[in-house]
Amino acid sequence: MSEQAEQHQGQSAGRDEEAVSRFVERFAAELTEAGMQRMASRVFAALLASDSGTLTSAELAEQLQISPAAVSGAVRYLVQVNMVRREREPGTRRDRYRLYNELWYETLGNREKVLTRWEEVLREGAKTLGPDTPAGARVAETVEFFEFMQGELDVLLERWREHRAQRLAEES
Amino acid sequence: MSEQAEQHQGQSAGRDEEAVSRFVERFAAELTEAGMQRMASRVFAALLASDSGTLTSAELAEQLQISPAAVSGAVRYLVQVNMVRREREPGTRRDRYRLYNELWYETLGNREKVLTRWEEVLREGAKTLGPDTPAGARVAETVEFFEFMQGELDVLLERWREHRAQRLAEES
DNA sequence: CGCTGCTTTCACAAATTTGTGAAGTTAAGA
DNA sequence: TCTTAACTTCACAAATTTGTGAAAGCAGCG
Repeated sequence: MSEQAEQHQGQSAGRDEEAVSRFVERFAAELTEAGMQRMASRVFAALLASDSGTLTSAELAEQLQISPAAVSGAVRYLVQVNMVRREREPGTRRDRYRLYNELWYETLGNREKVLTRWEEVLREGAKTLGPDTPAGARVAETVEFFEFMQGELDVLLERWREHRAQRLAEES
Repeated sequence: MSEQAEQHQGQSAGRDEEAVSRFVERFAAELTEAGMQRMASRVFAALLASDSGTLTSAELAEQLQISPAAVSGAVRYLVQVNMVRREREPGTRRDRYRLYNELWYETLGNREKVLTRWEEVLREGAKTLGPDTPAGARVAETVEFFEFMQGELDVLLERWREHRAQRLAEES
């Protein structure tokens, strides 16, 4: 791929696209192993490795060697789970897909919704098993653990932001 | 199923096995959605809902309506990821499978190994992208986030144990 | 208003994953 | 050592998931 084409995609000139691609695929594989759909993982990893944090459908299809249909499916999923958002490129009929949050990892905290659902199921289960049974007690304790975690995770994120702000201040 | 049979499985007499089964399946479905193999999820959920925290292969096969082969596969996985351990029942040729830790949710912290692998991949990626590029900076920051989290999660677990101990003390 | 090009949807084929039956292996007990 | 119960492995069939090409849908622009 020519440097001009790279510029076109908003990447640094002359970066080693082959090495970048290896990284994209390696990280995507990790995401996939963690339970994310394969194409969604690859699309997300590609966005993460792009300078602008944004790519068009065509660029994704070309870079990942997949059909527009596959891009569409992956993006639908990523938008739904709030990892990517869709932007219309003004003056064209082309969409751009962007990392939902530059601080994308904060999204991992959005697991909240998952945790909440788990809590509901477990709370109901504890009731079914009965608080006076070993199994019921075990499940009830699990619920408390999740409640505790839910609260603490927010605190933790706040601490991270401080930590990060401090680091940025030191740098300058 | 007769109460005698239930006793045989170490469950409370007279618990509503049908409702328990619904709970097992519901929670298993959550685990599956979160990326765990289906049979592994079901086996784990069944153990979680058992009073003794331990079941034999035959009991699992019967309760979940699956073949011994399926139990074997599920257990192999669960043992590997340290959620279940295998025990030989002395004086018989029957294995028992037990929740690895009564405080099973602590295992969620064992995600450490996963986080560490992610960190490696991302660190390498940051190098490839170059620290002076937006993409490289983004990935490098992700690495720092994981490093931070790794450390804080231990602290958090410790706080939970305190929290829990205190609650137990209040109860008595 | 209709053409044009980008995106999505749909039906299907390919690939992968899952669970089973049956054979194989291991170890307890006679 | 032999028998046999229990678990594991293996090869395969079934089910599910995945990605594609082709057609349909939409939105910009003339």
